[in-house]
Amino acid sequence: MALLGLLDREPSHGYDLKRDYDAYFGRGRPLPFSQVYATLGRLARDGKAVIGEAESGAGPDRKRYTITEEGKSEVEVWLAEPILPEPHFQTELFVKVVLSLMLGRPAEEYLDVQRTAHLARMRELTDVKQKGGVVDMLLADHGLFHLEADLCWIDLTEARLAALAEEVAA
Amino acid sequence: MALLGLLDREPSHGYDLKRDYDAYFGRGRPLPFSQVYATLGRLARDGKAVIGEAESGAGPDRKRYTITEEGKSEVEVWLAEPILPEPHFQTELFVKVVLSLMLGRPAEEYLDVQRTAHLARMRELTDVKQKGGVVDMLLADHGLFHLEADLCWIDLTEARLAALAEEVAA
DNA sequence: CGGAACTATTGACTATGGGTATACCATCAG
DNA sequence: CTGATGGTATACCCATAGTCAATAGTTCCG
Repeated sequence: MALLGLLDREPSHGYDLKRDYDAYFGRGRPLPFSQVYATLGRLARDGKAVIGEAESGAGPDRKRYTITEEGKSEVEVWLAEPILPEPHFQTELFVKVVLSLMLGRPAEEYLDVQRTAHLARMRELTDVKQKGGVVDMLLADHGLFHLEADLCWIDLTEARLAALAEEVAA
Repeated sequence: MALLGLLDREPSHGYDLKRDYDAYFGRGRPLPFSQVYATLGRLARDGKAVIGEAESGAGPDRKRYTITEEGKSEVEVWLAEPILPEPHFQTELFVKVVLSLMLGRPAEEYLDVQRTAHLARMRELTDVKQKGGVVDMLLADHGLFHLEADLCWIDLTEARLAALAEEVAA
């Protein structure tokens, strides 16, 4: 959807889309080219975009991808809809705690280690916030809020370890 | 890793592992059998588990899977290590906001819709908390903390929309 | 002129997720 | 006896994620 959204700005080449994606959304996780073209191929297959003829200008051949009406309305709908808020009810943190208890490992130690790791990451994000623009700041804050949420949960879980141990022992 | 962890309790059949996984970690997302057996196959392939002979007792044949020493130490390491805290620096929320701005859609409205959806989900989770055991409570609280984190971020982002719009317009 | 580095796309391959269908046996309700 | 339900496992199938390498023209530097 992010690629389709970028394509909704104007017809573009795969190469440019990848650049823009990386610039705005990649943040240390650039898309591989192969994935970009694979995705564009799927979008075309599904009628969300059309692939233009190969244009041989200056440089190697390039193809211009254009969003279709169907694609546009899909973006429209996607932007109007909220994301599904936390429907999963699952978390690796929780799995580790429960397995620690089941296997007789010290779950409390694990939680302490995790707290330390979170605090370290929070310091990193705080640094990033200092020297970036608005984008970096917002992303860092998102991370910080969620790390703080995890810290709260870790404290709560530590307080309830005994009760939890009882429930998973059964 | 969750399956391998469950297998670390005692040698078991795929069927039982699936049941236990669903009971403890599935929470409305039961694993398909095909995935369980595929995963066990991979674990065996990678030397983390061994597949016993087919035992034909009462009922259809069943195979007992046993964790290996290598598997055990992998679980050990995994349990001792903290999870990577928020390394991604990416979020669908952010993508939607940025694309809204790029495409000239009302990003503020989107944020409002999202806030409403989050609040609704928070009420659901609060309900779940009331009537479940410790497990449900902890999972619900995890969700609640993170939803609250998102709400904070939504407010912050709304306050910075103008600055963000400027940065992504360039 | 030779070689980086950039623009631009494709192909082949692996892994994982998830669905459907099927087999086979047992038990219990009717 | 028949058929439904539950236990147990496998075989296919398809889609997406992700990796790596190949190809091929361009520009620019020394």
